[in-house]
Amino acid sequence: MDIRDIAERSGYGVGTVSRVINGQPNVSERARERILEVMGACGYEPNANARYLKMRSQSPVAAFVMGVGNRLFGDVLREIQSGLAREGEDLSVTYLDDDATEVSEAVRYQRARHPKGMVFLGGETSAFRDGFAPIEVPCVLVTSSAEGLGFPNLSSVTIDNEGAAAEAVGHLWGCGHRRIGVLGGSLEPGKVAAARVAGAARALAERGSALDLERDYEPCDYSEEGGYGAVRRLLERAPDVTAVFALGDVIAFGAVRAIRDLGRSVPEDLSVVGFDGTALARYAVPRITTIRQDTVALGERTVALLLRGMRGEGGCAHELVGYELVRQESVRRL
Amino acid sequence: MDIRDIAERSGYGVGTVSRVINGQPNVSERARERILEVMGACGYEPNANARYLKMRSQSPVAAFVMGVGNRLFGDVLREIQSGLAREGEDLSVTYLDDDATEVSEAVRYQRARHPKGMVFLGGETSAFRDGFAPIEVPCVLVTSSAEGLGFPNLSSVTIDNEGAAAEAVGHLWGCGHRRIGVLGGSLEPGKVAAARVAGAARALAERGSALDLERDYEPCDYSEEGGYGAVRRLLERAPDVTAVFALGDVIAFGAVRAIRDLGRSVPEDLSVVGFDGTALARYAVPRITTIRQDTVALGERTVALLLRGMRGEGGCAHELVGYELVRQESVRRL
DNA sequence: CTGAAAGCGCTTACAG
DNA sequence: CTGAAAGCGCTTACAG
Repeated sequence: MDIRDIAERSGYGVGTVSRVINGQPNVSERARERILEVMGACGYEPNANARYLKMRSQSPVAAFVMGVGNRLFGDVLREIQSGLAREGEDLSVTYLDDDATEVSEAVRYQRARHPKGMVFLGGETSAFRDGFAPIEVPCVLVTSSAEGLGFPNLSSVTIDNEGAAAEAVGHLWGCGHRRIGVLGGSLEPGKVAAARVAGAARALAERGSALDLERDYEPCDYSEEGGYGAVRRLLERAPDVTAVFALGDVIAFGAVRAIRDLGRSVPEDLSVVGFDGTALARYAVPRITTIRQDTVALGERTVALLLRGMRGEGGCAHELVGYELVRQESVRRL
Repeated sequence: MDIRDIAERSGYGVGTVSRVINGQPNVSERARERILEVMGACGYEPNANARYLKMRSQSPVAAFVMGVGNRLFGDVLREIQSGLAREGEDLSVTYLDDDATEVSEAVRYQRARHPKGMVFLGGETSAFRDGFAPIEVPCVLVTSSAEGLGFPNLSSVTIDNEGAAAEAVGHLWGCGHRRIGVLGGSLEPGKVAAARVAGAARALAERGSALDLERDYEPCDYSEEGGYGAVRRLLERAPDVTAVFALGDVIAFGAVRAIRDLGRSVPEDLSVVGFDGTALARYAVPRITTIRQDTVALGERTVALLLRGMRGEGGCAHELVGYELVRQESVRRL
């Protein structure tokens, strides 16, 4: 069942059938109806490989997701997928290991598949600076900023990570905490953690204190296990912290578990703030105070910027979407 | 940069270059080396759309995942993706809404893309019975069984859901619980929940008791929110239950939260058992006793069965992989 | 072992 | 408004 069968059965040529498939003008109403009818009756679906081969070789939008366990990315992905679906665009998702380099994967993918566009969930700014040049299709980096990198086909959508982190730490300060530990990510410049740690440091500095990175910061990856180990290392080194700010809900969740295992409790003995605002924080015992990222806006803006690029409507943009400190049960007022 | 460029620069024909790309025999060692060298120097990557168009129109293996928030599926997906990668196969993931029908999506996808194979994470047996017939590529249903459906190209890999549920409920019984509620899923035949509820009923029956579906079972979807609402409805109707068996960790997690909000505690006032053995259960406060599904085996066997189908090595199979009751902190001995 | 040629199923100028 | 033809970048018999 291919386009020639449809042409034959409808009594038109393949060119006309193709125009109908693609909703192009210059087809009589009569022809359109007849062809649609035949296509429906045959359950015909055009061969995507052949289409993509001809249409300057484009396959569907590709999304690259760093890590599989991140609930935030799952939430955003759902938005992106449904937004794209409304425009008739498919989305093909590829998960990357934490140690895979998103950009070189994308370069390889572009050469082999020529996607219409690409989306990166959780990429690292510095990797883009170094490796993005060969990429020509419209791209959007989500949850990190690509501002200042100067690639005309790379947009980004993120919250103000530094501001959000500053607000989280400011909240702890306002509750009387003076010695605050920070958990998670890595300080390599260009990683999103760097912006958040900078925000934490700024919040302390503005209040006449300072973040002692050597002592009060403990990196780890974005997983329960990461948070579990990190808070233990931190507390061993800095037993006087009264609060920890985890750079992800999943880290906070692991940290709460570890604190309990140390025979201490949250928030009575130690306060915890997370980041992301996922269901994990909302349903944990205790509910975790966190920075909620607006996942709906993150997804919507990503789709809008991507479509703009795919339609050649020019220019990239770097947008900020909202966040909100959600006060729950894991912070104690001292 | 296409295959003709490589042919020209290496001094061979496109046929020979193609044979090198595909690792076929009948190429001299000299030609192979030279062509590989040129390809490397040019950073050439064959156009996947053109390849797939020729090779009986096959695009990469497609995975359909029901819902985005399911950690179990994320864990299995990671295994499948890395197993496939070892064989040089890509994986393209599509998330489906809970209300989307996996099989009709797959039928449409097959017609448009002609994937080499398809994997379903969390599909529903009855949907396959009714709609799978048009599908011709090798497929594997994961976490549900397709045994007895009689499709020669549909394998399945799952744990013994009924047995696992029986063991979970048996454990509660052994701890002295007599009135046990069951939370989650839907009883429509062919859904995985039906097998688990059947296991729960069997466990009670074997002990001279019975599961009163009307009173002691409360369906909900696989989410924290689902579990949160379901346990409240259950407790209102059956305030004398001393334990609940949730058909997913995420449901158990939501239920624990709801129980706390009702001013009761786990496991002192109410015991909870989950299902899946995800990080959620492992790090929750309290840690949730659960049935751990062997996600590594689930992924490995899926890849093995899929490759067997893709290589035409005949036959489908329906395999069971292991599970294990993980006793943690959410069950109290009465 | 190698190359020239046909063809996978489409889209898109180009004529009409 | 419509059709015939070229061509997207590959693979695969078929000759040699």
